[in-house]
Amino acid sequence: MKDPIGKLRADGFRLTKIRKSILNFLTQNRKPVSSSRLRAYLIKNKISAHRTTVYRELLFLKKQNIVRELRLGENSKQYEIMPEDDHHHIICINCDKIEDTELNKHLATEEKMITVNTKFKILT
Amino acid sequence: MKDPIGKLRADGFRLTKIRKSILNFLTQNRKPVSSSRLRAYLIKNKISAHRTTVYRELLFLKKQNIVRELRLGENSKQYEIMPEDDHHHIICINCDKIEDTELNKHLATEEKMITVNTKFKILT
DNA sequence: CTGGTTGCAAACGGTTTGCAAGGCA
DNA sequence: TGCCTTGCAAACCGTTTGCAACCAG
Repeated sequence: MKDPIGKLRADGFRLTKIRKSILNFLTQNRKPVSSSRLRAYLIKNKISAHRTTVYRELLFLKKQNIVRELRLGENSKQYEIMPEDDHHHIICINCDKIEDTELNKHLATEEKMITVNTKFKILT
Repeated sequence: MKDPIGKLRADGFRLTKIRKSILNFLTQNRKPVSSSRLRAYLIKNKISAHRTTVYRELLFLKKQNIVRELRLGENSKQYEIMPEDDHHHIICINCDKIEDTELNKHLATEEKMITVNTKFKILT
């Protein structure tokens, strides 16, 4: 997502302290985060936000196509800024640790063959 | 998993009607299923089992390394017989439809490079 | 001023737990 | 008979919803 702030302003939505902090965090930290982790970050930065508000804000940003929602083996949903490039994560299905990864040409090719017109998770 | 029934018997666990039906279903239908879908199958086959019992049974089979638990974008956990081969699924992250897939050599090789000593999900 | 945004309380849905009753080996 | 297994009720936990108060533009 290139310019979330601009998009929201253009569409007549407000830029509250909470919203700006959330966008700030998500554009910085590019790994998927849960609602509660995100809230923990806000609180640590002296931004008080109710649980419900964080949930609702993430839902809102998802509706605006600014973030996307993932379910990666954890009990809770996770969110990340909508990636523009086709970047990938690898997730350990034991400890759920997430890492970015550079994929080499072979996998990229393979993936194109599998992916017809939608995106897939590939699960071992 | 080769012989779940034999393993359980050897370990001194009981083979109740519910347990046998669940194992039967899971070894037949190799795609991941949720607890509630599994229970629906049992009921359709005249096997009455409480919700709690199905949850507990799946937990039990997981502890015995007979099934594994997955979280594939749905709200509920899903379970499948522990696969022996390195078979794969592709999951549409829009509709959550699951399909098996034969992977060609390139991806298999690539995967080995990424997978050091544990298994990974690869997420687009 | 005013409609988008927030906090609070309560509801919700999937899952887990405690405990007494049931049933395989 | 003994211990694994089951059902029921209630707790749990992440998430959602209704509603009144709040505040950015």
